[in-house]
Amino acid sequence: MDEKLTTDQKRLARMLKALGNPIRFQIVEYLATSQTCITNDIVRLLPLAQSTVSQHLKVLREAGLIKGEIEGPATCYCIDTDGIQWLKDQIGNWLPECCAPALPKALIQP
Amino acid sequence: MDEKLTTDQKRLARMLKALGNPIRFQIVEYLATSQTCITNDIVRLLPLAQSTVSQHLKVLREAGLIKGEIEGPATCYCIDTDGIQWLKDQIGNWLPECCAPALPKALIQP
DNA sequence: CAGCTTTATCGTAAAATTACGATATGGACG
DNA sequence: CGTCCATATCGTAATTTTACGATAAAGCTG
Repeated sequence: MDEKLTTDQKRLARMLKALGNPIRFQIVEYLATSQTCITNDIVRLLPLAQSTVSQHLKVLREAGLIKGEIEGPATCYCIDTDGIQWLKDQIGNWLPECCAPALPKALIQP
Repeated sequence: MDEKLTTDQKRLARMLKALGNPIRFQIVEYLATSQTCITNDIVRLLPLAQSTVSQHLKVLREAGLIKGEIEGPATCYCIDTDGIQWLKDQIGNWLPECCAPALPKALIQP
């Protein structure tokens, strides 16, 4: 217990913290559905100032949940597939002592 | 986007937020390994005041991640298996648009 | 080049979280 | 009953997070 968290655990906690904010959670969900990587649209859709949204995007970026790419005058954000996948794997194998991993639906009802 | 989060999404975000704090993350991991539900031990192992630990336990309890049961003069905390399982299921099926759920190890190498 | 659009960053105010000590409650035990 | 032990809660200080406006950078377009 007194031993520090591992690098992976710290990364995981960072991701969870980033997603724990409802606004950021919404942003990630939105980016996941709108395949096209929108950026200023997010600002328009949220009741927040542009600078605030930009900060949230930064948090998500630094947590490895989304990726930003400068595209002309704008910036194009999209889901960081690898990061999300890593998170899902981590949670899937988390606490095996107490909870077995759930079967993917596809395997339950092929 | 402007539509509010669903009840489930709010519950999920609440859990993620609770786990996003490294101290609370540690507590959950500790409770998962120490099958016996300890309570004051956590206080002794963490470099925090008893009242602070009690507060963290409250947050975890209200997020549905752990359960507390009064046992004589002490309180016995343990993992809320249902809650953790729910969380894992949610994350496992999260954002199916962008990431397929990972196969449990048991199915990859039976 | 000048003006427009889109973003990021900075400084700062407001709000929330985190931590502590003090205090109250309630069970065990002499 | 009085004392100890374990916990929860309250009030409050310190820290962090969240939000905003202002400003700067960088790329289009006329």
